[in-house]
Amino acid sequence: MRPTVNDIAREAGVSLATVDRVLNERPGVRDKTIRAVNDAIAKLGYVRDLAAANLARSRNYRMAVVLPDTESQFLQTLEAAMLDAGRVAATTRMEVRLHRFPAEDPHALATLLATLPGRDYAGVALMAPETPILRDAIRGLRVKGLPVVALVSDLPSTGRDHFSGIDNRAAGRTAGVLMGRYLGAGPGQVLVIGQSLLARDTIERRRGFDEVMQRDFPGVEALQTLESHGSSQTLRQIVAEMLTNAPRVRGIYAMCDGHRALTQTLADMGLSGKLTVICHELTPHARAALETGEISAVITQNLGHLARSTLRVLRAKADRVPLDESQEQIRIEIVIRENLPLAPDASPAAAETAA
Amino acid sequence: MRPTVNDIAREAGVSLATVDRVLNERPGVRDKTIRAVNDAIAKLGYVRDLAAANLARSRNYRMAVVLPDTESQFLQTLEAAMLDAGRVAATTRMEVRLHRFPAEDPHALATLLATLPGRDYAGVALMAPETPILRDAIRGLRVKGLPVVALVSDLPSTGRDHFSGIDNRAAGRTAGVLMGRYLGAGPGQVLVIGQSLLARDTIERRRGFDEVMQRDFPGVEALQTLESHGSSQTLRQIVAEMLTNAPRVRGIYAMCDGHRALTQTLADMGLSGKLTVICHELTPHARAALETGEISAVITQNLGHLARSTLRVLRAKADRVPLDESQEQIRIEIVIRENLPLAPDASPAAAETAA
DNA sequence: GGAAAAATGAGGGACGTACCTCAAAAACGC
DNA sequence: GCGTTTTTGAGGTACGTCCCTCATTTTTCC
Repeated sequence: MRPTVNDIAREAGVSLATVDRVLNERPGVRDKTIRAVNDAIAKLGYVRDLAAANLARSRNYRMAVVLPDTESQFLQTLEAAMLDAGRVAATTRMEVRLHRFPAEDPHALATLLATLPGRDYAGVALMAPETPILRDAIRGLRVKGLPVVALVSDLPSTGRDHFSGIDNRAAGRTAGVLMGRYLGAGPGQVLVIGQSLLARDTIERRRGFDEVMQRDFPGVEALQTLESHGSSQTLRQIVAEMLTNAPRVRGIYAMCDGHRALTQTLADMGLSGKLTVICHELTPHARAALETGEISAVITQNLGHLARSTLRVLRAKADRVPLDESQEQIRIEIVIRENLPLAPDASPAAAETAA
Repeated sequence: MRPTVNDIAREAGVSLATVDRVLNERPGVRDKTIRAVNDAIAKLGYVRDLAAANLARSRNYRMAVVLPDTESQFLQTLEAAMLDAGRVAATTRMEVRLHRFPAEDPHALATLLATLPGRDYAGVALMAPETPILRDAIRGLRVKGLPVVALVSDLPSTGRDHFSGIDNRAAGRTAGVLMGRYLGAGPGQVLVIGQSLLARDTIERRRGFDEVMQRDFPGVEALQTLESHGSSQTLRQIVAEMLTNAPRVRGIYAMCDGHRALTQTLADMGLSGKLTVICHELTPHARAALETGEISAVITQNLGHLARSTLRVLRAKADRVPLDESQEQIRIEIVIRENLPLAPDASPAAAETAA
């Protein structure tokens, strides 16, 4: 049916060994012979059976997934999605190992990364803030031949091989349009909440949001970003304070995780469903809040896709094979109550008994 | 490293042949032995190497994709996406063959389907209207062991194995919410356009749309569905007529393809960008119209995902293996100018040279 | 307890590729 | 044209699984 290396050898009038040398770019073949083999390949439309090749090579792909040890629902979901994707990918000689690092300690992260090449890894996926130390650490990995994929928040200055995530500025713009439309014509103020102004994704979202608000909804005033610093305590305080003092606030844009504290605060103040609340990441709590109407819309990325895409990219990079870019682009999804997907983002693998 | 069938045999204290019998559900093994083997599998965390398995089986998966011969941009994009997914899947012993049938001839379709089992197919993906003849034809396929997946428009009464597509009622609800929000508080009328009231997807979208409009936006009146019957000529006429006679129309909900005729008509009447236009399917023209503001929002499904998912499902069904449901759920995507994905839905495969 | 039936073991060939060795052939340098 | 180097051929083993056959053991049933 499909041509094999044997067919090529016959077609090119050379031996199997020579075809093999050409295919795997081993030395000791004349240019003329190489050309003959390649012609035969082209003529027969040969496509190497990657599965068989990997089997013969007994190639294994052990991938490191490195995440901050912050305990947010988002990170939990991401971790679950990565492990889940790893479980499925296990049938194709892939193994996913998770590592956590102290969120505020770039040195610890660098130390961790430095140990990876010695541990038979084929690639690294990493979610971390961009620091100079990290830049060097990533360069070190790449020198040793380990592809590095930035997860969720991009690390453009580090020379990572790929970024798995959404265009956060566009995500901010999307949030802006929805906010403007939902608020309608009238004037008003919008509260903007972020975890920290150091994270690249937060900055970009804010920038995109402002772009749209200024351009399309000049009547709406977006207030200065309130920083929660990852503490729900802080979040509650600042939100409560702002809402008491600023009666013209009609909408809230939450650029980060921490929906529970936010909706709780609103509930405490009797404001549930009275404001337009737009936030990011479809965590279990966000799903629930969408259903009750406490949150109007969620801008999100499909973490299941993100995880699978990341593993595919790492594998392609490890094999030095070109990617199918269109498949690896993560969409900016808009979720409202009406198009809420049924199953959670990352569900337990259907069945491990690969029967 | 990773456990193999041999490790399991040793661990369970049985021979390789018995492990094989258990793994492949061949008869002639006592329950007790089966349990022993499964225990060993669980204990060692064995995961079958699918690549090796398929290699050994030298199983080929030839899949038929059957589409109506209507020439819409949507169908072109779908076709391209399916072929593209097939090209990528070729590395995993999959082959995709396309078939078209005359859209208005259910008998021709039935005849076509009847020929498939004789042609070494492993599965069928089908987009077609639901007719009694089709029901019998699909039953015939399934009797012969061919899994059938309904594409885009569901065929629940035919006993198809799976439906690849979105929940069209929820999609209609989503369109409704956006329309209501975009129109704002004031009263108004909405024009609703569909290709044909016979197609299941159109009916469901309309129902979902009405549900939301009546519940959440009682001030807005959704007019009766105008049917274009696939003719852009007709579409132009009815839209022009309606818009001239109904000055209170502030929005248009187009439940089907045919964006070009619609935006053209609006442009001719000097109404570009003055109405809220929401339609389905992110075709190249819809992308352009989103960018210029002629269309406000598009409800769509990612045809690349749809195609890949369909092939995965067909393969899983052919292998009688459970699916990862969460991966196969097609999202209802909301696309506005701000979250327009960069690349087209289906791009040519990056490179076939699986180097 | 003996015959029949069921369960299990042992072994081998196949799938398509990688990678190794050793020998043979061809090309090269002078 | 001889020796040297380079190129090519032939053949084997391995990867992990499937699937087949035939022999042997165990169980079942009367």
